Amino acid sequence: MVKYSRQRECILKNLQGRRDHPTADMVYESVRMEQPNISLGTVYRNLALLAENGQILKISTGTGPDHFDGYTSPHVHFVCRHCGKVIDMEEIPAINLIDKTPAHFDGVIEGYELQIVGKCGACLSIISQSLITQ
Amino acid sequence: MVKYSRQRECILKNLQGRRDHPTADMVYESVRMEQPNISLGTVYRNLALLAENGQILKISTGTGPDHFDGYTSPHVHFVCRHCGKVIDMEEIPAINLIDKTPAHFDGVIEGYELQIVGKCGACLSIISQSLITQ
DNA sequence: TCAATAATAGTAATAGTTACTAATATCAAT
DNA sequence: ATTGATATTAGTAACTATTACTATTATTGA
Repeated sequence: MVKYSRQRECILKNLQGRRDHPTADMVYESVRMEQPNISLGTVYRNLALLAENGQILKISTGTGPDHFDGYTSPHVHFVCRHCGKVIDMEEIPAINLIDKTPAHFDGVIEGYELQIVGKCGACLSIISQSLITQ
Repeated sequence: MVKYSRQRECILKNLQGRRDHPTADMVYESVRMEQPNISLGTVYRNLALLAENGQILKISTGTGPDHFDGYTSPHVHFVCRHCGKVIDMEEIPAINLIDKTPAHFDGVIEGYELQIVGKCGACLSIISQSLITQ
C-alpha cells in the first residue's frame, strides 16, 4: 500500500515542471530548494517508484548516471555518447512495434526504448579542441 | 597507436565465438581459462576499445552491469527489466532512421539503439512465486 | 638489438546507487 | 481527535560496477 508523501509529490512536480532530463543528483539539488532536509536516498527511491508506475521515464544512457523525464508522451531521445546528455528529438516519430512482436517468446514484452546516439555540439567542440592541442 | 596484444585478441575471439551477451565479469571468467593471469581491468579496457572500434557491441540495460555482443550485424535486443538479461530478437527488423534525422541539429548522429523491454520467462516465474507466498 | 611507447597485472580509488535503521508521517478504524 | 498499523523518511553505511594508477612487460619500427 502506497502512502502519500510530501517529498514524492515535490519530486514529481519538479520533473513535470521542466523539459530537460535531470539526473537523480540534479533533481535532489533542485528539490532541496523547497525541501531542504530531503535526502538523496529518498530521491532515488521515489524516482524508481515513479518510473515503475509510469509517471516518469528513466533513461539509462550507458554514459554516466541515469536521467529522468517527467514528460511521458511517446518521443525519442538523443543521447551523447561522450557526455551522456539527453536531448528530445520530437522530429522523429515514435514507432509501433506491437504488431511486430514475435508469436513465440518466453516472457512478456512491455515496450521498447529507442535512442538516437552520437555526439552533442558541446562535446564536438571539446573534441576538436583537444585534437588541435595534440 | 594501437599495438597488438594477446589478451585483446583472446577477448575478441571469445565474444565472436558465442551468441549470448556476457557481462565484463563473465568475459573475464571465460577468458581466464586460456589466459589465467589476465586482470579484470584489462578486460574492461579492451571491451571499451573494441566497442569504440565497432568490433563488438556494448549493451547498457539500465539493470545491472553492461553486456557485450560479438555479433555486430544489425539486430534488435530484448532486455529483461527485472534481471537485465539480453536476448536476441531477430524476428524484429532493424529500422532505418538515416533519412529521418532532423536537418538542423547541433551535434552528429552516429546511429541508434533499439531495445525491446519487458520481463523474461525466468523472472516471470520468480515474480509469480513471490506473489503466491505473500 | 635497441629505444620508444603501448599494454599489462595488480591494486587502489571512484561514481552511482542501494540497503539499513531508528524516528516520523500517513491513514483507516475507532 | 486518538490510536495503532505500517509506509516513508533522513542520515549513513555498504555495495557494485567501473576506472585510474603504477611499476613491469610486450610490441614494434628503426
